[in-house]
Amino acid sequence: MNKTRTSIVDIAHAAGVSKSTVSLVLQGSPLVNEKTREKVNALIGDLGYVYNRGAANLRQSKSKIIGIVVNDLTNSFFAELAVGMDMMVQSAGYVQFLAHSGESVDRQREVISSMRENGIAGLILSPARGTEASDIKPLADSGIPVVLVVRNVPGAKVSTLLSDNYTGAKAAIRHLISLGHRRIAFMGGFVDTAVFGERLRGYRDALVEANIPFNEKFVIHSAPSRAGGAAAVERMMVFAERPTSALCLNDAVAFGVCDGLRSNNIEPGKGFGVVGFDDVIEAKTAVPALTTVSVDPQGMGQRAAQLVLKQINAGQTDPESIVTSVRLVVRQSCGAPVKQLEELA
Amino acid sequence: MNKTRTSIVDIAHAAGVSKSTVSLVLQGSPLVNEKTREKVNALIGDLGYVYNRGAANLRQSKSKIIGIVVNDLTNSFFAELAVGMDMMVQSAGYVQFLAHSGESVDRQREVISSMRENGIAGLILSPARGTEASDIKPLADSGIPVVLVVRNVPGAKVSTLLSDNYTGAKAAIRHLISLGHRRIAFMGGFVDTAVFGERLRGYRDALVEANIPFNEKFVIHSAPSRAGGAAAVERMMVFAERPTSALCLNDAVAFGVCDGLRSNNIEPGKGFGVVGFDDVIEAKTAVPALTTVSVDPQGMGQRAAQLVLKQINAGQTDPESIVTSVRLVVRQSCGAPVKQLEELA
DNA sequence: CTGTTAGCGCATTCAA
DNA sequence: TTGAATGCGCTAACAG
Repeated sequence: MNKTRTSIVDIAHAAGVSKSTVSLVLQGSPLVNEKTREKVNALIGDLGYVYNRGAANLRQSKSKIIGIVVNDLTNSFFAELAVGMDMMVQSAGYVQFLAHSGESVDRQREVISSMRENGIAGLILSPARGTEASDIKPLADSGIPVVLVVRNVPGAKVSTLLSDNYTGAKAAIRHLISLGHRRIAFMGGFVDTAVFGERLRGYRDALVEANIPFNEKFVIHSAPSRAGGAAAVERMMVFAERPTSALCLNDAVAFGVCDGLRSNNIEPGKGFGVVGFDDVIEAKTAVPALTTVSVDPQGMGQRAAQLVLKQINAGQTDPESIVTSVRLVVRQSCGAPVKQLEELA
Repeated sequence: MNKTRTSIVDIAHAAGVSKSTVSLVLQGSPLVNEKTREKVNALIGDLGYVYNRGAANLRQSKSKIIGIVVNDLTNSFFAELAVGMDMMVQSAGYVQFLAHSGESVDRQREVISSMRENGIAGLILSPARGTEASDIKPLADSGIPVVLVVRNVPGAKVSTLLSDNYTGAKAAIRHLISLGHRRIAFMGGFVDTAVFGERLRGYRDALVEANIPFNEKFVIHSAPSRAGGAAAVERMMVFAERPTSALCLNDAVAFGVCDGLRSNNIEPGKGFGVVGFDDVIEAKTAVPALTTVSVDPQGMGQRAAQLVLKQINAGQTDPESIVTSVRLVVRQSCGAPVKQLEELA
């Protein structure tokens, strides 16, 4: 009901001490008399005093607020990411401004500037598509640590957390090999993207590592879409010696591959092993019966939060862009996992 | 790089005016000379000045920050809710502290108190299970508007946004009637919960409204679970005159009903109309082929945000608890909708 | 139209 | 061990 919150002077007055003494009590300083401390704490309790962190922030010109802007909270991947960040941020005694950019760079810009005005100590950004280095440069230049997650921003000289496509692809192939597969295809995508290159390299290296010769024919290019996946299967069907499983560029392709298999009367998972990267997460809800290679979003969120916190405490933003990769793991979604080769129909 | 942000005095000095003048420019006050304004704005631009909202907040002892705490951001329903709030909050020029309580009342308490210290102007809370009125009382008493969403907190005298089960059930039954159904069952649940009572009442009233006699036998009690739904179907199968469709207490039951139907060789949607309330949202991703009655989470979030904002502007928190119901709408999820009666097999 | 003065609530020297 | 004085960056009267 009180229009004006009670402040340290109020309780100082009530306790018959000066406000500096109260301030010391609040900070748990050891150099204050035990009896005074108790009296003050008692007053704090029943006067309903609440610490005004804003005033403290102003005085010390630093804050315990972290800005987090996510491009699509609706996407469960990013929601989990946010939850992971939340855990670290809270347990470090910080609070977070969290905003949703909805893939709009304009909105993102507004939100970031608003956060800046509000004095954030650091920013974690999962950039909207089309974000440019200039969008984050002013922040970084003013000494506020910025960490990018999930997506890269070319030219931005800030720490970035991306998934490790190479190792992920390797893990997927090892998984298939461990199940007995030896003729493994790589489906979807074209050579022009970085992601394709990294994943294909992982695919090839894992094969070589297992003494399975790399077969150019088994890399079946197609559009990185559901339709593309189905098309890739059709092209595979004419092979004399067909693969028994495939790693797909992403989950959209993987779903398409399942479509294509079914229309050839092959049951995915049972008749043919399918593993996809978990990129097009929107689709995940539609066809859950798939083995995927994916990053643990909560873990990634936690790492991102740790990174900013570290930089905040070090009082220094990274001088150069540092790309850190997050491990990808093979996960069985609910539904039919890839079977041992011998069990295939 | 600057350790100390440039402030209004800096740009006042550079422009050769006083800081109050700069302040007026910042607020877009009309009572400042056009030329002075331009000069100031120019300086603001190239000195890289950023407004310190924290200082302003301190001075005016009010803020443009809204606290939002959600019990489970991982659940896409709540994520959408948060996005809806985000939209309103941002477009009203506010920023939001958003935290995830993970259904922990302890964590929720910590988070709320932290937000309070940081000077939020209002709070939107989707309470963790077990939240008590005492958890929000201090906040409300200190004059900070609180709005509860999705779940009720008994005894809390604050505005609360809940879904309108009665009208939702009515809408569902009207929908089925409009498709030609006349023998409609109500499946799942027991009489001891409020939700069951409200939905059953809507079911009955909608039937009566359409001059369809209410048939006690068609209310088939069962556990409010997937297994319960399947069991309900089994009990229905022995009826001489079987229903042609059913409204289910929630989506878990609805999925169970689909299970039960299939094991009796009836195709849900085609052979029998199934409508479920969209409660157990976690399950939604698993079996999307269902017609559901549900609240639009983004819309609910927007309404919640509007409510707090209104109360903030009115400078007054609701003296009494006000429960507002959010309309439930019948939605066709992707997949087979309920068919016209004549089309049933 | 613009400058002066006086705090908002707190932390931080420096004395006492 | 505690108190007095000072200022963080800003707004709000009130003068000029």
